[in-house]
Parts: sequence; structure tokens; C-alpha cells
Amino acid sequence: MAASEEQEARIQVRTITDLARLAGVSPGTVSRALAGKSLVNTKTREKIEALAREHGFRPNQMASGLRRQKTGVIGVVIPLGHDIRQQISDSFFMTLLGFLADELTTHGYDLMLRRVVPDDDADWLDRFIGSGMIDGVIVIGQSDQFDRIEEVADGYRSMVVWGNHQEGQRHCVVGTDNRLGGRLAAERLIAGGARKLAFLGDTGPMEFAARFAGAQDVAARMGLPSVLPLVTHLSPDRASEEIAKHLAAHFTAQGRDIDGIFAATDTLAALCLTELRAQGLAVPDDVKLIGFDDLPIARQTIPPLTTVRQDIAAGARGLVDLLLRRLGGETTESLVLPPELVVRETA
Amino acid sequence: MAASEEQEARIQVRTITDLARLAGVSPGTVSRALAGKSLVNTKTREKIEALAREHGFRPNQMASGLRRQKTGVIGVVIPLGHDIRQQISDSFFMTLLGFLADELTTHGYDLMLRRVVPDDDADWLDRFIGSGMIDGVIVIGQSDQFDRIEEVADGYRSMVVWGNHQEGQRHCVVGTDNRLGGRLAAERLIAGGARKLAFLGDTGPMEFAARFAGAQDVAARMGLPSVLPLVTHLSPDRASEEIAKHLAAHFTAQGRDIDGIFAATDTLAALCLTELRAQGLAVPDDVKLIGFDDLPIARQTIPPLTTVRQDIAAGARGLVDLLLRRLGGETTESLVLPPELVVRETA
DNA sequence: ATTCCTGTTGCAAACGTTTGCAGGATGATT
DNA sequence: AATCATCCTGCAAACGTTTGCAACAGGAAT
Repeated sequence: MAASEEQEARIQVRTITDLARLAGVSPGTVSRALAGKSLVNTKTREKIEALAREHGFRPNQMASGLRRQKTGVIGVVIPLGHDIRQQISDSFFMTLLGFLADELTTHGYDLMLRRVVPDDDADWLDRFIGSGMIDGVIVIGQSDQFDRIEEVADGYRSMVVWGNHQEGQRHCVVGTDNRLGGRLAAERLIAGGARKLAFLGDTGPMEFAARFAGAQDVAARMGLPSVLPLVTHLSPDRASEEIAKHLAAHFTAQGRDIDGIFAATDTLAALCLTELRAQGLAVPDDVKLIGFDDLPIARQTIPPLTTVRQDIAAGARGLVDLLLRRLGGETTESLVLPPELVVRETA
Repeated sequence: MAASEEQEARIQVRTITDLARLAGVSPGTVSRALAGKSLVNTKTREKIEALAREHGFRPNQMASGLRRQKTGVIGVVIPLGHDIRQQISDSFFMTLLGFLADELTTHGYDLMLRRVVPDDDADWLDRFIGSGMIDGVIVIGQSDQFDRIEEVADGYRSMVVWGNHQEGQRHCVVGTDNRLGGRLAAERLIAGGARKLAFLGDTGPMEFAARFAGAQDVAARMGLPSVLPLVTHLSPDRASEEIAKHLAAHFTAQGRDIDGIFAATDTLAALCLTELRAQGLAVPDDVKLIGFDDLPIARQTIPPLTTVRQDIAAGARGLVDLLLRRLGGETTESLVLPPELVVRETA
């Protein structure tokens, strides 16, 4: 008796069938017991649960997923546009990803992360969706793939995108009102006395384009010259020297073209601050500077950075909430979050 | 004819069987064709591939995974110890994660991310491994789970861990030589004239304990008083005030207990720098300060931070390389990476 | 004794792929 | 014409779960 029990314990129990044999019931019953269905006798269930615990048995998720046609996994995809190296280390996206992981876990979903380079692989989104591995997908950042995403959205409901909202778009998006954010920034710069504004960053990506446009709105409304775009890459290594060049070009012995800079992200703003200091320009006295995101770094620069805050946690909650509702069959509207001006000392 | 073709195109082709019907062959042949096996006639293959492209067909990964007993997915798990809120936004882990995503993608694997709170769920690692969803697992950070990881390693080969290496441990680990890093830091502080050293951070996690121990080694060898631990949480919000308190306690009107601070991470070092400045202490003249990691922020503080560099990209490469070799059946040794002192202006 | 619940279980067919094996062509060699 | 090797393809059995349906036991109601 003891011998046979020992032998039983030694037996590898990998499948529900193994466990069923041990418990002296059919596989179906084990499945129902483990799933907590009410149709199974309490004593049987307890016995099965005990055996499962004892042998450390876990049902195979692949098989379960195949049979039930759902996986309990949400795909999170980061499309990398032109500026490959940047995005992955981008603090903003990474922070968002962290919150997403939290939020999905809370709702019992796993997270499958995929980075794609759309240029190399036109099929990036379909491939992910069609793989059968995920119940739904969250796209982080529209990059330059707005049209592709729109197309896919027409035939696939279980998708939510982080990004910028455009009038009449068909895919469900969650994001900050970037244009309003741009307006807030420009207004603050101007209120501080700035008249010659510049926008630092890449105006290609939609979010940034909207921030730029917001600043333009204000400049136009106030009758100021239009905002000067200072184009840079986003990766810190390349951006530094690009910023230095821009500054050298616009702050010369003959004069200063710029007295207010709106940076597309806090990361760029921080770099810009360093460069301004290196070129002997005082912030905010000579130039006013304002960032975007309110990442932790904004509090640590010297002087601390005035910036436009995005509520990343709320964004993550929104993304997950909307996606789950879509999985449940609801039709959902996009969610536009309000930006908030955080006044510190650079503007 | 045209009508029937149109009808064909409209038909949803979800399964390999659908495609087989369209192509007029058996499912087996389609499977082989799509897998690129040599046993299938070139013309047949081309026809099948064309049809697959046309209908946007992708084989179901769940079914494939189930049948082949491998999924093409690597699990990445971040165990969160005491300090929950911190880790997920921790720049270091996030950067590592980014590189891991790159590296795994390059090798044709997908990445399944899971955050766990071991305190709530003693079973965290077995559950992930036993789910059948992943071919192998990378654990980012040992947290306080060293023993649990050791146990699991005895029965499961497809695991590699980022963390600290200990003499005689059984699990395969990749990580920086933290103790050596600690020594480098302390030596630099002392070479600059510091005699009363402090370690800023949590000495609980193994990596940090090793850094602390390294600093101790040097202090002892030089006959200096032992290194004073200044315990803080790692999340920026809590850490700031904790640091302020520590500083207030050790830099009083009566005198200064400390003239060299070794911070467990750059993030803490940057916060510390801010607090030192707030309390009117000059770096490096009054106090020398040195960080760990060489995150981007280290270059942007004022003055820029002297720190001990970890090669994160190499770490990610090592993790993936070792894991894949283990999947292939090899037995692998742990990989200990050398830290590198980066001298800037704070020490 | 018969009928009819109610609660619990077993049976077997899915889910969509992959793959060992056998078999059918085709052409080359005897 | 017979034999054989070479290619290619089809058949059917897996992979491990879930779940509709049928069946069975036991008890209550007729």
C-alpha cells in the first residue's frame, strides 16, 4: 500500500488524463473539477484538487486555448518607425508598458510583447492578430502606420491603440489630447514673455505633429511668427549633437532667433537644457523651455523642468478597459485624456 | 468562372484544411508546403504559397504549438519583492527588457511578459513554466527568491536568470560582477580623498548586497571605518524624502559623518545629488558621489555622475544565447560580466 | 411498481496542426 | 516487361483540453 502510493507520487502527471487515472475518474470530470464548474460533486472535486496540488499539475494552456478558442493572452505591439533604436528605450513607452502589465495581470491576462519594424514587414499587424496566440491586441504608438491600422480595424474588433485621435478615424484610440497640450505649452511660454517660439523634435509621428500644431495654433492666434521646427532624432546619443547644432545656428553673436523652446518630450528637453547650459544660455532668463510627459527626469533637472503632464497610469487603465469591453462585444468610443501643465522653473 | 473565383476569394480561409480544399490537395501537403519542407513539389508549393498570401492565411500557432510541443515563446518574468511599485518603472530592468525583446525577436522567438508578486503567490515560477505556453523562461532579478529559483532549477533546465552569481549555485545566471563593481566604486571614492563612506540603497536584494560587500572589502582593506548603510526604498517618490532624512542626520552643524556616497543605482544617485544640492553641499568637494548602472540620466545630471557601468546589451545577449543553448540541450555555465568605472565629475 | 426528477459522471467529438507511414506516379535500369 | 529507386502526396493518428449529450444512480412522487 505504502509502496504503491510512493510509486503513484513518483509518476509524472502531466496531463489531465494522468490525473484522471489517479483519481479514478474520467478526464472530463477532472477538467470540470479544475475549472470549478458546479456540475461536479464536492467530494470528487476536493479529491481532484488535492491530487493536482500534490503533483503540481497545471493544465496545458495551449491545448486549452486551442479547444476554447481563446488564450488569455493580450498582444502588445510596438511598431518602430524610422527611429528604431530610440523607441524601445523610450522612457514613456516603457513606463506605459509597465502599467499595462500591471493592469492586464489584474484582469487575469498575460502579455505578449512584440516589437516590429513595419518597414521590413508590411504584414506586421495581421501576422500578430492571425497567429491565434492572442485574444486581442494593444498597439503602442501609431508611428507612421496610421493607415495600416485603420485598414485592420475595419475587419478586426479586438484592438485598441495608444496614440493621437483624429476626427473620424475608425480605430479605437486612447491618448492624450496632444494638440491641447501643445497649446498649453505655447501659452505658458508666451505668458512668460517669449515671442519667438521653436519646437524641438521630430514632427513626423502623429502625436508630435499634433503637439506642434497646438503650438502653432497659439502663435497664430497671438499674431506671432510661426513656430520654428528644430528637427532631431529621439535617441539621446544622436539628439545631443543635433540639438547643439540647432542652438549654435540660432543663437549667434548677431542675435537670437528663439526665446522659447517647446520640446516634444522631457527627454529631449533635458538634453536641450544641458546644451543650453553648455552654450552659456540661462534658463528661463534667456530662453524659456518646456517639455512633455512629466517623466521622473523632469523633476531632477536643474532647474526643474516645466512640462505638460500625461497621465500614463490612466492611459494604461483606459487601454485595458476599452479592450476588454471590446472583447465582450461592446462598441467603444476613443478615449482622449486631458494633458496638464506642470509649472516648475524652466518656463 | 469569374463568379466562382470571386466566391472563392470571399470564402474565409482560416484553417489549413480550408486552404487545402482551395488548392485541391490534402491538409498535410499544405502544412509541409508552408513549413518549407523539401518533400513537396515546387509547383505545388508555389501554388499553395500564392493562395495563402492571397487569402492572408496564417497557421494557428496554438494548434501548431500543441502538436509540436513547442511554442516559440520565451517567458520573461519579473519577480517583485518588497518594493513593488519601484521595479516595474525601474529604468534598468526596462532597458534590459527592451534589449531582450530585440534579441529574442532576432532569434525568432516571441516574448511573454509576466510580473509576479512572490509573496502573494508562492507558486509563481512553477505556474509559469508548467503552463505549456513557453519553451523557456528568463527571470529578471532574483529579488528575494534565490532559494525558490534554486529548487526549480534542479528540475527544469530551460531557465536563465539575471542576477548575482554566488559560489556553487545551481541555476544559470547572467549578471555583472557586483562585488567587483562595489570595489571599483569604493576605490575611486577613496582615491579622491573620501574616508567616511556610506552606501545608499536597499541592501536586501542580492545584487545590492554584493555591491555593498564590495565597498566593505575595500574599506576594510584600507583600514577605514566600515561603510555606513543608508537604507532607502527604490521608488523615486519615497526615496527622495528618505535620502533627505539621512543627509540631515549625517550632515549636522556638529560635523559630517560622511564624505563619500556610493549609491546602489544611478536613479538613487541622481536623487541624492538633488538633495545634496538642496542642503547646500557641494559635489564633489564636500561629498563625493558615485552611482551604478550608467543609465542615460548619469550623463545629464549636474555635475555629470561618475558611475559603474553595466553592459545591458551584452547582458541581454548573454541571457538569450545561454537560454537557447540550454533549449538545445547544452549545459551552460553562468556568465559574469565585468563592470566598468565611468569617471565623470562627481567622484 | 412505475415515472420522473436531480445531480453527477462518462463518452466521444471537437479545436487546427504536424508527421510517420504507406502508396501512387514517373522514369530509369535491367 | 519487370524491377527498382525517386518523388510526391494522402491518410490518419496524434498533441491535451473542453463540452454537448447520453446515461446512470438514487430518491421522490405518483
